[in-house]
This record gives sequence, C-alpha cells and structure tokens, in this order.
Amino acid sequence: MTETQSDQAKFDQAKFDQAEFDQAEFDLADFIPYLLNRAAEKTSHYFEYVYKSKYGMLRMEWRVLFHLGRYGALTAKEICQKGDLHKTKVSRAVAALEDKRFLTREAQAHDRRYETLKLSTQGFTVYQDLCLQAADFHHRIVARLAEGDEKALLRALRNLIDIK
Amino acid sequence: MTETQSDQAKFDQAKFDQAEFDQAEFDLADFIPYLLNRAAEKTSHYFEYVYKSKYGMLRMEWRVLFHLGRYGALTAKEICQKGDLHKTKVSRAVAALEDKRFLTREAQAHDRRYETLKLSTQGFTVYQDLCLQAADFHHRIVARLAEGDEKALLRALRNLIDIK
DNA sequence: CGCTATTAGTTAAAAATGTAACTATCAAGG
DNA sequence: CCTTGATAGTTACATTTTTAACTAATAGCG
Repeated sequence: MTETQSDQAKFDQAKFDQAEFDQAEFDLADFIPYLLNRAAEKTSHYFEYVYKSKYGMLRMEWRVLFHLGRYGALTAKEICQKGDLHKTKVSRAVAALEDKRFLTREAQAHDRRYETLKLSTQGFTVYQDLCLQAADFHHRIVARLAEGDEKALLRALRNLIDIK
Repeated sequence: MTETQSDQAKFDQAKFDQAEFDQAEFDLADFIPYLLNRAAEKTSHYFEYVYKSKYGMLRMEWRVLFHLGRYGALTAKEICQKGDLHKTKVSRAVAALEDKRFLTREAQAHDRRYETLKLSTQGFTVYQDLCLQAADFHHRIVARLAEGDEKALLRALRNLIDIK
C-alpha cells in the first residue's frame, strides 16, 4: 500500500520533470528518423517473409538480386554505389547468391579486378517472382495511403536518400 | 579483345532478358519498403553519431531513453509496446542505461515482476540535450522537403507504422 | 492451499553486421 | 620492367541482433 503510493509518487514526479522541459515546439514521437525506421521495419518485415521462406534469402541477397534484375549485369562496385551499400555486404550477398546458383560471375578481360555479375536463368526467374510479389505488396501499401500522399512520400524519400 | 566482346555480349543478353520481363507497371527502384529503408538508414546514420560519440549510446539505448523522457516512468513491457520492440532489445538497453546511471529501476509492490523504469537526473539531462539536437536535425530534414510534403510524409509514415 | 499455466524480464547460443586488415590486380613514374 | 600507390573484392575478427530457453513471480482453478 505504502509501496504502491511511492510508485505512484515517482510516476507523478516523472510527469512533472517532463512538463518542466519545454518541448512544445517539437515532439520526439514525430521525429522523422524514428518514424522512418519504424515504417521501414514494419514494411520490410512482411516482405522479408516472402524471400526468406520461399528462397532462403537474406535482405542483402534480395537487394543484390533486385539490382541485377532491375539494371542488368553489374560489378559489385556498381551495386555498392547504386544501393549505398558497403562492399563487404555485397561481397557476402554475391557469394550466397552464387551458392544458390542465382548468379554467375566473370572477371572482366580488360581489368581482372572487376567481376561482371549476371543473374542465371534460375536467378532471373526468382527475380521475376519476387518482383511480382513486390509490386503486389507495393500496391497494397499505396492503397492504405491518403489520396495524393503516395507522390509526396516518394518525393520525400528520394530527397532524404540523397542527403550528403 | 575477344574476351571484352564476350563481356559485352553477356551484358546485352542481360538487358534483353530484362526487357522481356514486362515491368512497365512497377519499377523496383520505387518499391516503398526499399526507399523507406534507404531513407531510414541515411537519416539514422547522422543522428547515431550524436548519441554515440557524446554518450557512448547504442540505438536501442537512445530509443529507450527517449521513451522514458517523452512519456515518463514506464515498465519495460510498456516500452516494448509503444516502440514495437522485442523484450530482449529493451532488456539489454535498460541494463546499459542503468550501468551509465541514466535510469533507475524499482520492482512494483503489487506485482514484483514489473519494474518501474525512470530516468535519473543525469539521464534526464542527457535526454534534454539529445532532444534539442533531435529537434534541430528534424527541422533541417523538414527544410529539405517540398512545401506541404512534411504533413504527407508524417501521415504516410504513421499509417504504415500501424500496419497489422 | 497446491497444481498448472501465464507473464515480465534475463541469459545463452546462433546468426548477422560492421570494422579492419588482407590479397590480387592494375596504373604511373622513373 | 620495377617500385610505389591505388583499387576491387575477400577474409577474419569484434560487435550487435535474433532466437530460444530460462528464472522468478503471479493468476486461476480445483
């Protein structure tokens, strides 16, 4: 009983402290990086299930596959640049996709440090399947948004991605 | 020379395959979960530097601190629910914040499984500092956006966070 | 009470990620 | 050609995150 009152007193104290600090102009609950992370986590989670359960792929593998399907043959470095990814992430994802026979690699003749990465027939089939499911999911997401918010969302996200 | 032509031929083949697959209605480069992740990574990266370099905090520690500062005393479970976080993440973040003397914990009298978590004076000072810097960063982000896109962005993100 | 089922939170093992050092290849100047 | 410096990609190691099993406490029901 006394203990419970003590807990309550502490809670009230916290509320008081919180009020003392004037955060009228800004609410952390609306902090854009926080909301972006929450939304990214939420939406990624569903799609992760698709490529993970069906093809045993990791997120980075899906990203690399999707780049090769979308843009055609690329070097690892080009994938790093397009997707703003570190080379170790790409290196590991490429190795995993090669194990799964989803892509082939071939050193370029004019500079053998570069490897041309290209989806195999099987890899491209997987890409097509995932692309269709991505499109479906994308449309379901858009359907949730208020009229006109899709354009604004895409514009805002592309803008933030270009930071720095 | 012959090798180079071979590389080129492979590249063209990839482009051809890509064209065969009709993706006219949807471009993976605009896949919302992908753009959300890119934007989240980009914006989080800057702010991570703030709490990491100044207070040696990890992302989850910042999130927990921010919840306690924003909402007052909470149990770990309440933080999990508010932030959609797994309990092990919160448990470790709480332990780390306790080590830093940024919060105190006290078992509740009526049910000793629950612990009331509350920022210490020092923890609240850190919260205030980070909150100010977050507000500053938030405003810089908003300043980049097109007129009216802030409202749409916040509305869209809140909507997506509520999925399921 | 006393047995079983839940629940809050922790800990330990497995998997993924980040960091840094490494290998192989090429370029440029002498 | 030969040395120095840069670059593409890999590997090894440390840190972080995820998953699963665990502990302590309570609830419900006989």
